[in-house]
Amino acid sequence: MRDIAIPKHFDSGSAQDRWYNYWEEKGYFKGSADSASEKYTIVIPPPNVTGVLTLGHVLNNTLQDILIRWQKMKGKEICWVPGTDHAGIATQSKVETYLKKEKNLTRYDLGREDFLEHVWEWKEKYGGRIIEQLRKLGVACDWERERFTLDDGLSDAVEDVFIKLYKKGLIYKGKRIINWCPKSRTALSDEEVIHKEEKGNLWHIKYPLANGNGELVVATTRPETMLGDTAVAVHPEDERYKDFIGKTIMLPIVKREIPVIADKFVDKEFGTGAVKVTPAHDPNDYGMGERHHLPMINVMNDDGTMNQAAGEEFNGLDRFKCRKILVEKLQKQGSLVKVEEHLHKVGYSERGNVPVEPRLSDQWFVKMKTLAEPALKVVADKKIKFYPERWTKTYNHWLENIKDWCISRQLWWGHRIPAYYCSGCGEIMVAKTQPEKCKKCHTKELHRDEDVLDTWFSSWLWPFSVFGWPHDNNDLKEFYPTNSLVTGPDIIFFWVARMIMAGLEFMDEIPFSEVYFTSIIRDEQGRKMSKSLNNSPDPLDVIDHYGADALRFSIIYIAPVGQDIKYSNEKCDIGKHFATKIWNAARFRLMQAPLSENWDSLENISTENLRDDDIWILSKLDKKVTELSDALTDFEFHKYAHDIYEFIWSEFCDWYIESAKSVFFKGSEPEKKTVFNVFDYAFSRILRLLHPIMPFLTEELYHEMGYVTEKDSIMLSPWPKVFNKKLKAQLQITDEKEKLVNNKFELISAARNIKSTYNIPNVQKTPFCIKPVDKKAEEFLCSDMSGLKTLLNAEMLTLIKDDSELDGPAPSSVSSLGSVYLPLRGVIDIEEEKKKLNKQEKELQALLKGINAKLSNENFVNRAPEKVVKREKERKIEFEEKLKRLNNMMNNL
RNA sequence: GGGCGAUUAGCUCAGUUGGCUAGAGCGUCACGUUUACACCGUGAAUGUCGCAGGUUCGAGUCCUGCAUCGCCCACCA
Repeated sequence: MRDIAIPKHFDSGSAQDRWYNYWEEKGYFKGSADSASEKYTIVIPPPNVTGVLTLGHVLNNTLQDILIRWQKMKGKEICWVPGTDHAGIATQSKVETYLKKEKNLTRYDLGREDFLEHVWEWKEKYGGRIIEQLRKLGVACDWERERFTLDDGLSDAVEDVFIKLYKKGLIYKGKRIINWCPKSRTALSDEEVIHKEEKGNLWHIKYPLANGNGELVVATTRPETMLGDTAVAVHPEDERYKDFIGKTIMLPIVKREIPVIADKFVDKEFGTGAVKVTPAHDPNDYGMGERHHLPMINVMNDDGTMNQAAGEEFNGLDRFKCRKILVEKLQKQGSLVKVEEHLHKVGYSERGNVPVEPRLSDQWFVKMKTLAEPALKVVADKKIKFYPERWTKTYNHWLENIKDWCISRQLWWGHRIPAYYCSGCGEIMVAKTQPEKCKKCHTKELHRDEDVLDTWFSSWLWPFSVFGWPHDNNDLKEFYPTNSLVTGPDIIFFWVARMIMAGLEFMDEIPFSEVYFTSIIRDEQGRKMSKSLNNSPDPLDVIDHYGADALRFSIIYIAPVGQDIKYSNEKCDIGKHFATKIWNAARFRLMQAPLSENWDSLENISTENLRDDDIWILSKLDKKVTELSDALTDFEFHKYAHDIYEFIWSEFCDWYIESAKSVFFKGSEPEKKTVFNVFDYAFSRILRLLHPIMPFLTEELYHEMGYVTEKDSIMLSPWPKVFNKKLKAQLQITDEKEKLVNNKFELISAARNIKSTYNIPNVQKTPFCIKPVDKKAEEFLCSDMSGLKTLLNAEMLTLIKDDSELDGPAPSSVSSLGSVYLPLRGVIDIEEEKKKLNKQEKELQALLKGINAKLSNENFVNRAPEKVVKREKERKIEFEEKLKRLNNMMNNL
């Protein structure tokens, strides 16, 4: 054995920084448009610039990195564009909170310019954090291409798109009911509203007729909005209220006369069947307001307090405080009929976490219908494929029922809307730069729209804006459309669908052809990771403790297919132990001898020294190359991780290395040379197959082993290919050979089982006898007695033809290739032996019973595929034969 | 109210177009520091595949219904 100084464990900490810097310095992450190779492009889902790395990012970016590294090894010119998102509301509120806390200032105290300066400062200070953290994970992003959604180039794209859509009539400004967040004081899109089920009340309020002859009772969940009521609606066919239609109501408290209208929207069954109508504060009421030309009275300020229109008494009160006082007042004056408990859904602002207020307001919108149609078509036509496919249903449903997109936000942090208003005549002008004068009345007094655009209005352009669009260039030509998008299903509407629409509208081409939707990471109890629960581990701590490779591997290994992941740090042991296992396999190999000269080829291998076990591992490897490539092609990352784990641990380490030991320790030089060659070849391929998921470990070992050539990184080595027919024939790889070796291993397990039954330590060498089942088995076993002896840890191994050659009864077991005996005098425990053989007999009998039932069933024999029937017949013969041997053994006891 | 998903060994999950003797990791039990690895090895135990029907020669896999859990969407005040 060679005396070499390799530690027993992989030092992930030192390897990570070392290799990451190495790759970056060498420029291996860079994607060049000039390359002649086929391009493979991914754009990162840009994390919020203020964010910190979470396990969600770890999963998402590991998946992208697997794809990128795999494609690079397959010879593609890769380009993975990283970047961050300015995240309008999130960032602005973060900085506002900070300013309030540290300096007791609001954004209004500072004014727009000063405030934005503070946000930029904040961004410079903390914005790079998540990017730095991503590097620790080992991701192969082309950092020179890093983009930020508020960069000049991207802002340029945003303005361009706004102007284009405006000119096309797809962007318009209008007064609509929108979702208003009273905390952030901005409009929101429908998607930014989260509906939560809550226990509320249904207040029944008496509304008297103005003429004093009767009253209607209305039911409402938001009594404070009655201050803005401009009608009461009933169903036109509601017999109870027929006579009320057309009359007027005297609105309580407010003392305003409002009409009773008939509208089919009203559900006769719900509440009292009479609905108060507040067009300025409810989307449905707004609809009725339009249909019946009702006045629309906005009774609230932008911060959720009541305004003057609500009446002097309520002016300035918070909406919920107002509700309370108003209800008390109604009760006092006898207008409150009853209060019912009522379970209903309340819309909350995603960021502000307060109930949103439907509010009539002047906003900018994008007409979505025409954009949606082509987006539906490309997915229906499978030009874009979703994985898992079921998400197409969600996607279709949203696009088929799409509503106009409210894109203006009353914030300061974001892309300012490129619209200018004439102070004289109010004319709207949409342009990149401020026009000289009003195009209508020619006054020179113009002012720019104060609002900014929804953050997603820049993100939806991401796949082409990052490459310099709207300016024509080579990057855009070469890298767009991109290939795969990896993202969470929670942003199908926000981002994925909109990117598809934008790609088709502005580039006339799909933005990507495959979308992989990741799982959501939860804690062990299945709860969402959240700050308040403090159940969200910091990935950097995990990397410190287990290593980036271990984290990457484990998270993919435990991720169920299309389901949520239940994560706990301890699960990273899987990856860490796996890394150690591989590390020691390499260490063991280097302890034997230096690397084979011709490790990279099998063409010149001496076939006469090639053992069946060598052929076996090459055959397994060959199949694994196909399996793993297929798994990655189909985005079956979980399968990829499990398959390679199984292959390396069970097949390569447990069987092949153990088998190779007989040659390593006792073989002749030519024999050793051949086995080293096979080992080195196979191990180099193993490292390559593993590289996408464990980049640091594989790079380290690639160098340790000496696999590097002029190509000085595993990143540059090719993804393994399957053997061609000629090589397969030369290496004598056949399914039959593979099966024979499998059966040999089965026999070895049976032998070990005997030892274990008698509590003989595995380390203790014992004699074994094998009675081969036939001539062929005998020849096969004879071909490598030394290897067999090693695997059995046998002190002596004899092939026998008949039980009489044994010195009395011996513990035994049957296997496909033959019967195994442990001929140790005095060891046998007849009762124990009977028990064991009995159990085996019962199992076989049960199996045979099933098989016989099938084979004696005419329907089965006639209707089942020939292949299946044939197999059953073979199994029948095999089991009957085994059973016979077993019975013999029992008789001989 | 619609839609989607889940239900398989103590736990976390695999099980392709129906052909299985239902698997893996962790955990459990027994034996063991063998000359890669105790972050290891060898062996073992453990399942009415949520429930009820149906189709089929054959169902964990397909169909119908039900139950429980989870998610998404929807204007019932």
